Amino acid sequence: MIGSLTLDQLRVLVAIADSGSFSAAGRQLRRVQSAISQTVQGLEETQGVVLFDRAGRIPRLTDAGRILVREARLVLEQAREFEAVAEGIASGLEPELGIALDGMCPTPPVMASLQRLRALYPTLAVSLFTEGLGAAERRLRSGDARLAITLVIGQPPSDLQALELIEVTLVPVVAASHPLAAEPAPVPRAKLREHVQLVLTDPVDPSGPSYSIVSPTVWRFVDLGRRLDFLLAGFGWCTMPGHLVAPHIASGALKPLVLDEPPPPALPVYAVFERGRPPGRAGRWLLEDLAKEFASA
Amino acid sequence: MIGSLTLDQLRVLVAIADSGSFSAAGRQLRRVQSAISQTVQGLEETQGVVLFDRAGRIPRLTDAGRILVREARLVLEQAREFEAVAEGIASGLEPELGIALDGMCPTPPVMASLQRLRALYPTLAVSLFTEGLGAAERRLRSGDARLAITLVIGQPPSDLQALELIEVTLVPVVAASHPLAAEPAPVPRAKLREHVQLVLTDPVDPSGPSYSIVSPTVWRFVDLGRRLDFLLAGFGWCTMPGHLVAPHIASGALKPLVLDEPPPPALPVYAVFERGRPPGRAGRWLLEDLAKEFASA
DNA sequence: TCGATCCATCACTCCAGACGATGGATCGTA
DNA sequence: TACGATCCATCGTCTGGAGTGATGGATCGA
Repeated sequence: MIGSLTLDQLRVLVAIADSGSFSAAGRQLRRVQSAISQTVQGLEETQGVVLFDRAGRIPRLTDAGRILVREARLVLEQAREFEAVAEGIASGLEPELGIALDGMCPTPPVMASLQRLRALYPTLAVSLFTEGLGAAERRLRSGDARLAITLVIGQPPSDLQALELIEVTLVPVVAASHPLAAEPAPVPRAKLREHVQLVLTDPVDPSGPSYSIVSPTVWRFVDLGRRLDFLLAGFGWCTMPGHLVAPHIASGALKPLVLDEPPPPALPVYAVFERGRPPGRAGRWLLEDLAKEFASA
Repeated sequence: MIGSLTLDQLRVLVAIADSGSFSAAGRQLRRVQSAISQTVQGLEETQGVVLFDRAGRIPRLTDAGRILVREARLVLEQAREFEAVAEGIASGLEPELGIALDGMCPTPPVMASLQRLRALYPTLAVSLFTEGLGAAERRLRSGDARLAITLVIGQPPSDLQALELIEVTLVPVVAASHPLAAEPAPVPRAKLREHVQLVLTDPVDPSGPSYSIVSPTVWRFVDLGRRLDFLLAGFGWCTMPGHLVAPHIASGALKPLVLDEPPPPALPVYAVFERGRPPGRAGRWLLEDLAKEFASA
């Protein structure tokens, strides 16, 4: 009764529905008609449902049969999905591709590439991790992700292979309502130090390195988006990736600060993977496509 | 290779994943361990994928195995759905319930009842037909619907069983921008006749009966919503179910017309089914619940 | 009326799959 | 270190379920 259902029974059922008769289904499935007949009887018996009306020469689906053919198609579709995933893996595709994406990276080109990845490998299971500072590299080392797309400060560690995708310029900004916004053009470093600086910090290792801290009073944030909220509310100043604040600068909500010193160097965005655990076929394809996508962006 | 997949293989696979070992899965499925072993080997062979890492004493799922267990659960869930639907039908539930809903009926109570129907009979396939004048009865007679909820003008035909749910009051209305809206309070019938009346008509039988036509110039509509658009735009006047125009009257977009004659009689909304083809268990439940719902509304 | 085609039934065959025994490997424990 | 308890793989055996092929009844079209 329960659990006695067979995929073969369902294949026979939809074959009959598609071909129009038991005999035709037999020909389609390369079985004799009596085998089809028996399978249907077995299905009807175990499920306790009459599927066909045998009054005429050709059996017609009953109402119940029509509904259950619909259900059967769903089951078979899901089964085909299973086989498709298995075939993908058998053909050398990685079973799943974990990607760690740093919040500071520009997302539109990544999304464009991922969309193409999805079209090319529809059965691939993708996990996307987008978290705060330091998380991308951690996901890589923990094995959650096979590929990371992240800002790298300084030299990438030697056990990681890094492919530069693009450079992100960092812009010091404040809210238009903040006192610094009213300061005349080249703002000296001493002026900056009078105000709170909003810095990002690694949630797991808060004592870890923090970069380009200027002000003596800092507020630390784990989440880029939350920091942006506080920035917009005028709590302090900070440096932000240009592409993230451009719309707010355009709308007048934020003001870029012109300093009396050379601007901070642009930071490279890398696609990174562990040397000992390179990505599989889909991951390698994504790497190439990301490089192309960012080059043309 | 293709199509050789078996539900039993999937059941074994998830049993191992759930119970933690081949032997435990064997106990769970009441089979000897070697049978489990063989089934797994068969699955791995036909799909060309290594599911378990046999290095240690108890096999660990590989990455591919973990993904495919996930897929297998989906297939089994769909298969259970098939069996649930079959069991519902076997226990006397109708395979599907077609409901024809007239556009003039108040929908909130119907939706409330349908929501409870869905909770009570989650596997029941429901088809909802909502169309224009005359369509509900036609769907009933064609067999598409087993149950109709519709306004009935005059006596219901004797081959249909009708259960009154509620009465709908009809209100003559015009757009506030329409000349009739400026007319002093009791509008005489003669005044009405000077303006276009927007009437509903049966799309299949346009020469069929039309009711309470007053004006010599009428515009005919098949669709209630479209007629409302033209009404709001000030193309003419018509009578509408009170519950449909109440918000527009409240907002001032429409104005009710006070006539110098008795208001048109309220029209009963019936739940209707064919005497020779009464609804099944779910349909009867819905009938009762609709009666209760409308009584309390 | 006849042939073609459809389905149900039945006897027969056959093989996939379950069983049970065996052996090697691993882990925990004494 | 040795022993018992599990775990899995492998193999020979056997059985039940599923496919085959023949037969017969029913229906449809020519």
